[in-house]
Amino acid sequence: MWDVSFIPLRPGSLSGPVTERSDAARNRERLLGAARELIDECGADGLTMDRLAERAGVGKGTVFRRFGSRAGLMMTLLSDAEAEFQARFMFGPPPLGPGAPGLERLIAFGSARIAYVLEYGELARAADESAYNRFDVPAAVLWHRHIELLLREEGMDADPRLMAMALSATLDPERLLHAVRVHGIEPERLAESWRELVTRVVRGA
Amino acid sequence: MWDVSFIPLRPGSLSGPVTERSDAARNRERLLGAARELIDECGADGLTMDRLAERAGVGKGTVFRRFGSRAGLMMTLLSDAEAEFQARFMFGPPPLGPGAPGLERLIAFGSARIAYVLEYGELARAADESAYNRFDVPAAVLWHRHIELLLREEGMDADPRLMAMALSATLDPERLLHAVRVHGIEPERLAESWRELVTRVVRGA
DNA sequence: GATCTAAACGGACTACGGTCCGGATAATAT
DNA sequence: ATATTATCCGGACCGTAGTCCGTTTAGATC
Repeated sequence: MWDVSFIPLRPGSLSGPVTERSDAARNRERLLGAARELIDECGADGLTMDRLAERAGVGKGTVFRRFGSRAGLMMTLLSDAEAEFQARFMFGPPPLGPGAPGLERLIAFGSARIAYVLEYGELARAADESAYNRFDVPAAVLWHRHIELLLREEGMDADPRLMAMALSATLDPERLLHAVRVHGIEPERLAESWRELVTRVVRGA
Repeated sequence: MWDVSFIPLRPGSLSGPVTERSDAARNRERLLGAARELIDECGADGLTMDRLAERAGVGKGTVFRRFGSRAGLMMTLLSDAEAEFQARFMFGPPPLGPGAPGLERLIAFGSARIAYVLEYGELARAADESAYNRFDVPAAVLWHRHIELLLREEGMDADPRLMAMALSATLDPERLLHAVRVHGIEPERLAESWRELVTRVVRGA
């Protein structure tokens, strides 16, 4: 269902039948194209499922069969950027990727995440609007685990899982966007504050 | 509009005309009663504005004129508990209220807030479902300022406002409820983790 | 008590996300 | 080519939050 995961799923890799009917594939491409157009024109919040269906020239049912929900559509639209981000912090060069000390990687992770949210913020927020299990989406679980891993690496003695949860909360797209857009806080100050936060949390260990 | 604030507003104290028409007052009471009934019967998520209007025997427009939105209704329903909570951490006995060191008050604040969320969780979540300005509601601003104040009192040298924002994020009702209800984490562990977190943040100053 | 007016009322209406199912069609077997 | 079938398609339909505006009424004035 969710096209955002550790490594992006191509149709047929895991879910469902190995082949996709040609009309289905054609409609998926049409829908993704139309969605990008609409977001360019009206912003992510201006994209409604009805307008998307109309623009793509398909029925509304088709939209939902393809993406499951509005949030699912947004996740699909994010999946490329998301996969790239994941690759950077898991396999890329230090300090974000492996090779640097845990604390430095944590600091870099926060900065990168803040930049990511500021770039894809509207989409990320729309993708999070799912009622429940917003925190159990594969990508969110992966960030959480990553933070937890780095905390353990730094010898965190308090419950690393809950500490990672607390730190994750700080990077919530909705909060970050709100701080920047409503309160006019500069992104660099957010990154700086994150640095202070994780440094204290780790040092206190 | 919002009935949740520092000290609860009684009709006529600030907003609008000093007196409320008798039919308006009668309908407000009817609506609040019906809302509590419905929540008892169906849970907060089972309360819809249509059913509420029907149960209270008023038109739907009346519901929205009175409370502005579903979230506004939920806030009104929470306002008593909220006012009591506010009174406790601002004027009550230590360690939650004034008289204890900042760090102890911070720790107590987290515990109290966690208990509060677990008790009124559904309502709190429903009250937060407002699209925007969820973080600028008077009650949220007050918690934020309170945390910021305590951080300053402890000599926080990094930006106290942003640190308070980060700590607030940790206490978000949706996250706390999710941790408890979905992942089965015991509330005591949440409080313990909060204690670790704020201790490190303050000590690192 | 009659009059007046600002406030409140009610419910039809819109926009939206999401569901459902009878009909169409692409792939496959014959 | 034809038949079969699993999959897909479309758009009518539903429940919900929120808006609008013509009508009613409480309460003040005379």
